[in-house]
Amino acid sequence: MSVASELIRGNTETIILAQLMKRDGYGYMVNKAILNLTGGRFELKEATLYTAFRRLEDAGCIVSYWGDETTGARRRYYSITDLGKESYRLRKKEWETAEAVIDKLLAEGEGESI
Amino acid sequence: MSVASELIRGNTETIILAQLMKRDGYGYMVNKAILNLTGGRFELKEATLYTAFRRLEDAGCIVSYWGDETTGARRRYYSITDLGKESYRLRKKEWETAEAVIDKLLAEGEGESI
DNA sequence: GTGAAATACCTTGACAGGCGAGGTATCATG
DNA sequence: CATGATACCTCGCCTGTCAAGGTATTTCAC
Repeated sequence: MSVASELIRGNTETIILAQLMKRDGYGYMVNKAILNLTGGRFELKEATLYTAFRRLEDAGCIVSYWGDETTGARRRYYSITDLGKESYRLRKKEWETAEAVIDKLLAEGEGESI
Repeated sequence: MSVASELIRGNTETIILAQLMKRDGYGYMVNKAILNLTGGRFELKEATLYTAFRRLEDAGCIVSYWGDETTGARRRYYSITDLGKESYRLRKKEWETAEAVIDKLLAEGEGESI
């Protein structure tokens, strides 16, 4: 089953931050990494991706710099800041809380397993 | 930790359907049930609640009728339809898929546990 | 008896995030 | 030299959420 993007909403920035926790990255690469990790079930739309990068940079969670490619298209690399790392940990906790709450509420619909 | 409503987005209707799977209910009651189930960590805002009921009814997932209270404020009761039950099961599966995908993507930020 | 709080419903307009559609530019391959 | 992949960007629409406002009834303390 593919992923309803309505359900991803609010996690886009956290997903990007998670990628940048490992290493600096550029938009196209980050999106391909997401596509691979999810076995093709999910990828961010470009408009979503780039506006999310913009928001994260405006918030001071990431900083950007142009790569020095001598060949191929230019790449804007992003690096996560300390503030971004802190934000990632907080957002992840918030996600875990929301996840538990939703799991509990959706389980209400099951006849027996309450 | 309270629940970031941005992360609930897209699950509101499923949460309501889950409540109605058990028994008919009215808006105020459904919201109090949610509040109790989550230990006060989450409740729907009224505007969100009633617009969600409206959407569900327009979609044929629920039907409504006025209760015959002889005392107290009038109550509009909602009953889930067969279509609504089917929709609940589908939405729940979609949630589980999304949940697994997000869990995996957010785990990327952890240094070791990949 | 009267004022506050709880119950119970509803609507309007603004806001924010996601995304379709469009654009630019480079490079490899056939 | 055309196509597809890489790589970036922006504009305007859509949808779900919510603050703020409204109505009406009942209960309970004072």
